[in-house]
Amino acid sequence: MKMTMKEIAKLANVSQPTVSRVINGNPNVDKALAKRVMKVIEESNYTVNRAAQTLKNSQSYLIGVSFSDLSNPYFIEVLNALEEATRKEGYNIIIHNSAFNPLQEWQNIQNFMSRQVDGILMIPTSDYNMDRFKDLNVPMVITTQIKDGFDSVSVDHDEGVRLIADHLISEGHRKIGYIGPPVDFKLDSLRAALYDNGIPLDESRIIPLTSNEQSTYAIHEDIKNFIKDKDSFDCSAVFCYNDVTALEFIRLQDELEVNPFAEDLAIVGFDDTMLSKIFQISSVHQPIQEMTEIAFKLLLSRIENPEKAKTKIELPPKLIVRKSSIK
Amino acid sequence: MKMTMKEIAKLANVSQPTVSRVINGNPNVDKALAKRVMKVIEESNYTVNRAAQTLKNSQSYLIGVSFSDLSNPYFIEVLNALEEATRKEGYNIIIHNSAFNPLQEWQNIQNFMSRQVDGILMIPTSDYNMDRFKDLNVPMVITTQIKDGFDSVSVDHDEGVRLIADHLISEGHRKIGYIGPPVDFKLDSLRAALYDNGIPLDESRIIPLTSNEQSTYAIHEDIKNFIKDKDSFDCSAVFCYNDVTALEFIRLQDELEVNPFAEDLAIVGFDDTMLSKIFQISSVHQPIQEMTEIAFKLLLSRIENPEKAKTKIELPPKLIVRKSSIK
DNA sequence: CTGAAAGCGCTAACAA
DNA sequence: TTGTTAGCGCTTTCAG
Repeated sequence: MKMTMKEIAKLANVSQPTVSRVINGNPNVDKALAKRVMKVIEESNYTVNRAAQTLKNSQSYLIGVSFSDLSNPYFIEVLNALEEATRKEGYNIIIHNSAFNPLQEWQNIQNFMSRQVDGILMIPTSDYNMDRFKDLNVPMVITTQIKDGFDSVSVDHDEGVRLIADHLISEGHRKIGYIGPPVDFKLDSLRAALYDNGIPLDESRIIPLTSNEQSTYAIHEDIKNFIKDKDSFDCSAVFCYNDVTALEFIRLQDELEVNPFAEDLAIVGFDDTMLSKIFQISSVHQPIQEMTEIAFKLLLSRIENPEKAKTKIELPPKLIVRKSSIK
Repeated sequence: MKMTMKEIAKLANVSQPTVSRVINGNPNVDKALAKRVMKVIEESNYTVNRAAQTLKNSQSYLIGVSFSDLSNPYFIEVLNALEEATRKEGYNIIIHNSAFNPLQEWQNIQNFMSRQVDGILMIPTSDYNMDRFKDLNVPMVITTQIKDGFDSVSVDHDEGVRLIADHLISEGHRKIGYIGPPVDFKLDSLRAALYDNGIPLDESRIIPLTSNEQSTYAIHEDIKNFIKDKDSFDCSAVFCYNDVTALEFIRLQDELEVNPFAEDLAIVGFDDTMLSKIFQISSVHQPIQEMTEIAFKLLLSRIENPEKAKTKIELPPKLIVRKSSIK
């Protein structure tokens, strides 16, 4: 049987608003009376009805979190950090996975709106919905990516890629390839970094991942398709745009009957997830906990002050060098 | 500016309850009028206020999901499947991580209650709160474990362990060890299975994980502590109670200066997560998607009919044999 | 077929 | 210090 303030009030012989005052720690309540009410509450397993509070206060203490993908272990670490950070501030998270589907993503946002969330933390699938996000009437912070015109928090991807380029070059590599989406910010960074070092990226060294559903299966297939009929691939090092890809690439090589890649191919990933730690893959570390907390705090400050100018925060990356890229 | 039915009503020149009827597809509304109202709604980015609905209907379409641990990739797969299953039925999930802390777990449950969740999906940290769970006034289904007196859905762990025992024995192993908590259902199963095969488990072959916080770091330390001063460990095969442990065990051996374990030690894990797939570790597969859907459906049926007798569902496990346990 | 009225559980302004 | 009253946005009788 679910208790309400009204029933507590009856049991304690006070009015219902008095119960409300006691629960909310209003100081203008007689001590003895407050104690009596508290006693009744404790004996009754009453919990406040947050739906009623939400309706009354137009504030839900609910944050909607939209993930682009819940199969990449990287996002799990984000979720883990987020659950803790929000809980400590009295917020709850309601989560959705868009699974790289922008239509799904938009529906999820609508759902968040109807749930009266106070704010949305967004890990976007793509730029597809960005315009719609602009005139949402609820605060939104984008994280793991930087987007113009939005509050956004991310590691500095460009700098991360430069760290990789510098590392590979200092290891003596000149023939550096890339595996990832053919249109991608990190690929642009790689191009720029290599160009700046006088060894422009050869477009033939790009192994494109074109499937939209970025399942590990799709990664496998995309790479296989690319190297089909090739019996050599002129690279001494490859940058994989994330750890999952790096790992799938390594696994694929074990399966290949004809392996067009160099025996001692250097491989670098991105995100420094448990995958790269376990597999000794060099990778760019992201300060996930810090990033998540900053994103959440930024969202809170935005909830308090919707008019503040948009903030972009880029955190410094760190390259963790492991066996996969040293001789 | 957040729209309400009242405002839609004014714009469409009807009463507010009529707007409600149109939105909820009540058939007793004049077609033309309904069309007019729909048009206004579409032009206005109105979304229904679920907090108000929850208050009015005493039903939130919210499911609380409590995880014992969000760092084990196994639970991520559960979460992924759950998000999809619940969304398709019009439910939202609000999640909490107990991080193996029963006190935190109980607080999380209280929080779920105040959020007016329709039901709770529970992955328990321990038996600590079970009594409290019994007289919760909201439906609860326990998953990934079977518990007496509760609706629960899980893979048949006992059968899974028997598959492992049979496999190892048929591979010729007689000296079989265990790594995991020293008080554990799977350990009991192993004892029974080996006993039934006439090769009782030697208690000296149990490497106990005793730290309560089951971080990978703790696993490392526990194993290290155990083998300290030992220069041999009389086992030809080891069953690790989950994949994370199996993997940590394998990694640890790489680090050891003195490795007391046999060169060709067979290793088997449990859960068949991405870790065992990637690392070619034999493991017991859990049909996570199926299990999750069944648990959720069971919860829904319990929400509809709270009086039904408790149901325990054990799904058949499947042993996936990989390189780690064959010669 | 449509509107008026009540009430879900809570908070806050006001009165006493 | 406490109680009375109103109202958040919605659904559901009940009249008309």
